[in-house]
Amino acid sequence: MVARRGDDPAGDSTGDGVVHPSMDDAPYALDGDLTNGAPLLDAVVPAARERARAIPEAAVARLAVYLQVLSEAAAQDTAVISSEELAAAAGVNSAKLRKDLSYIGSYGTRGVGYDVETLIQEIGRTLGLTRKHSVAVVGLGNLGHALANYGGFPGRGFPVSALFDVDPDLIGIKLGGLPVDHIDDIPEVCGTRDVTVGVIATPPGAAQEVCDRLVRAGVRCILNFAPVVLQVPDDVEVRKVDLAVEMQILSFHVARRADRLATDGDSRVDQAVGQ
Amino acid sequence: MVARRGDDPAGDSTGDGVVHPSMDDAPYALDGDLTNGAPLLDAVVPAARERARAIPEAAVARLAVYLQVLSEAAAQDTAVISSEELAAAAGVNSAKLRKDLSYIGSYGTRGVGYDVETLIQEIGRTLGLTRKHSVAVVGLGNLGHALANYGGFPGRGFPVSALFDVDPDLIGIKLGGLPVDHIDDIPEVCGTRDVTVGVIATPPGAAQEVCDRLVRAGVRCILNFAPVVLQVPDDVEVRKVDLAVEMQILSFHVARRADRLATDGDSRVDQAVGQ
DNA sequence: GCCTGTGAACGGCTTCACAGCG
DNA sequence: CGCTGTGAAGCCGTTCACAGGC
Repeated sequence: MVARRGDDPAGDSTGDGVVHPSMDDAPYALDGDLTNGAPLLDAVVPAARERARAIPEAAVARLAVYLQVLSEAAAQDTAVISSEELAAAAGVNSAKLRKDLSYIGSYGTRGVGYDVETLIQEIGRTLGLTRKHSVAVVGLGNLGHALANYGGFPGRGFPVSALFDVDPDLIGIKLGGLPVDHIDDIPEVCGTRDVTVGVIATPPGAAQEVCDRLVRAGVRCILNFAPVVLQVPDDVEVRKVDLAVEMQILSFHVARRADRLATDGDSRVDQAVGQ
Repeated sequence: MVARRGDDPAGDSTGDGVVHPSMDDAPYALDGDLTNGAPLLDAVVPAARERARAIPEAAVARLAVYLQVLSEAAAQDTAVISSEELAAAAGVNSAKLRKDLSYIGSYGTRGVGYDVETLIQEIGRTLGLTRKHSVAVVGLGNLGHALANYGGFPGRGFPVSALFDVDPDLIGIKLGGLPVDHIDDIPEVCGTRDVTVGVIATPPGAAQEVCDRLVRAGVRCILNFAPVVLQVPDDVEVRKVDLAVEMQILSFHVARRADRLATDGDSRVDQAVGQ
């Protein structure tokens, strides 16, 4: 779920994406097309990461899931996996999985399957996990505490390196080995620790203000847990995780299910969905 | 993000959301989202609540967001709001907003706008918020604690009415006024307290087991915070909120942005995306 | 005149089905 | 013969643009 000025949220979210989740605007072209004829690059640039050539947003979200499943597989010493197996474990159908993987290149072996380690490498590269991303958590209530204590987000590579709040009782103490700073220090601290991702876990009323500060400090990616739609410049990426929204979406499905049972007093069985 | 057997996540994430995302599926927003479980049917059925007539999953996620914004507006005594205003506040364009609202009926006044209270009512009805949903939280680590202490999820209507864990040190003590029960008691407790939504905040290794127990206890809606793809029967709705996935999606965008700057060594300014 | 509601056009994502290769 | 990789078809959601009321 990306929410940017004049655009859309959820997505889903997701699920989205959320999204949650999810699900929003234009795909991501390396561009370099349109404007110029474009046969160029590749050849010239060191084998120019031809990767990242227009991967649909929805596919990106799934790639992250595949990565998770592949890590599990690797932990169990599975060296090779077929599209069918991986798809089942990730909860998608195999055609979609193969299509998704094809966006990042051809790393499978026909008649055999995919090498787990290779896929992990390539998906990681595509998702930009080769660089480390410093994370700042702002707002240390219940949720903020939980996030801070994750101590380096699950799926390593996202070390939390700064904590902020306004509560004088919190400033200066350490949480998970990190000192808590006042949000007035966001510019300085974010600068010196090279923070690239901001996580907002403040009460709703403070979220926009905090967001503005982060943006002013140069943070261009924000994960927002506050139940507020943040207004940001076009070059800032926001993803929103909203528990109330998630619950309401579930609620909708409960209601729909109930309606169905009520109205379908007749024969027809729910043969819905099934890929 | 809806994930069901043989279907897709993110979501939004969401799509997300979720959700999603996306996020979805998903995504978180998270996910991405997406995945419309509602196929054809209806039609024949009497004239039955013609509402719930195939509302796109993505639209459902956004309706929840509109509801949030509308509540804020109501709190500030705004009685009427135009599609343009509401859209701006929700971060979508007005055409999409009007289309979304049209799915639930015609509650606006041409030349004027929408009555805030009426919209709140109708969206709430559509999302099934007229019924109360009892929530059970399983797994009381950092995140679970945070969720339990929310004490009735934000956006009222989702009272947490049961807590479960396996840690003997936790069983029996009270958190936010609720006693912690052992997960062996899930069937009984969920039954007597009429739990309709299960929230899984356990370590990844325990998630599937806990999920199976909830499902066996009759819970048909699950919000999963564990970084695992749950396998469930077709009639169970799962939404996944995965912090690692959200971070990785953000990471992808950071990387893409960096690539752009690197390859666009020339003139062309980033005029991308735009609402 | 203004703003809502909506059919139709558009575009992106998913699904299909098979060609291609090991 | 099996499984990947992918053009093409189909579907679904978004955007457009204007008809319809107030």
